Amino acid sequence: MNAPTNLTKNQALVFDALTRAEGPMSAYTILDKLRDHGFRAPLQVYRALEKLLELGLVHRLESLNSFVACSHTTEACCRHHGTVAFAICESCGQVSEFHDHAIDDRLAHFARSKGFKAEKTTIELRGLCSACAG
Amino acid sequence: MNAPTNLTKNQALVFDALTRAEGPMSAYTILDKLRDHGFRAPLQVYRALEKLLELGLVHRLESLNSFVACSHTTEACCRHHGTVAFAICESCGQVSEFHDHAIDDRLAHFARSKGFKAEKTTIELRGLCSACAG
DNA sequence: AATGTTGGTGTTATGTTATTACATCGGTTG
DNA sequence: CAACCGATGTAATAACATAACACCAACATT
Ligand SMILES: [Zn+2]
Ligand SMILES: [Zn+2]
Ligand SMILES: [Zn+2]
Ligand SMILES: [Zn+2]
Repeated sequence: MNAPTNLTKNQALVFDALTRAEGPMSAYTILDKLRDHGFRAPLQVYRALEKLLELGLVHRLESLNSFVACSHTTEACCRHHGTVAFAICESCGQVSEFHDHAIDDRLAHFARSKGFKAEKTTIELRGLCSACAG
Repeated sequence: MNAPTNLTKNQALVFDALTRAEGPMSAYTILDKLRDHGFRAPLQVYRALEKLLELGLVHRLESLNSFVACSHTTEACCRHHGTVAFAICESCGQVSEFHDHAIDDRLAHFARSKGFKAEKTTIELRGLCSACAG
């Protein structure tokens, strides 16, 4: 996902920090990285993250209480951003983002069968990446 | 999942509290419920939860920082407890636990294709249950 | 019996993550 | 101008989780 031009200064700073980082970062880690740029309080980070999450530029990893820049590109198989899954390496911290239509279908099927209206779906695999598993 | 007999007192108290509750509870909510039974500190709850999670009697909901008693029964379609998914109602707090072999297969397929060794999988749907969606 | 080991417990303190409350500032609109 | 809206700055606090240390009971080894 490309960085849009209509971000505010704080939003752009947080987005840049996440984009530069090789892995996920907690809000407080982001705060520390941005102290030199004038950040003083957690709320500055959380407010920027809230907007970036809305825009789909950033994802929250629930199982880590951390955030990653979206790795989607316009060349991806589809622009649909409804359900994204993450594979998180416990050893090196690397995160790979993917999506799978078959999983989407199964979850939609479950929701329909139960009358459940899903607003947000979290799918996270914790384990070892190929490099770390050996 | 039936309550085994080999739980310690604290583990049994936490398990009972979760079983009685109609929805998920945070560790601190559990602590408050068990003050009358002698609980004084968060660690008493977290240590019991750690064991109950190991035993598969309790699940952690990552997107809520909360815990629920497992709703599996021996009559369920399978005893396999590898991957469980949750549908969580934002309105009434009700949680329904389910599993889906097709999803398991797709995730296993992804993992194999990437050489990723998954240790734990989190699948959580946030939304509105049929009763609350109207 | 004495010893060592293991696993659970109790307590205090601390670390980490997230939000509430309130004041301010700048641009837009009527 | 005045009203409004979105973003910002700051301090304080709430909510979630773990570290460190001491104690004890159960059990195995000697
Ligand atoms: Zn993405
Ligand atoms: Zn790795
Ligand atoms: Zn279960
Ligand atoms: Zn509901």
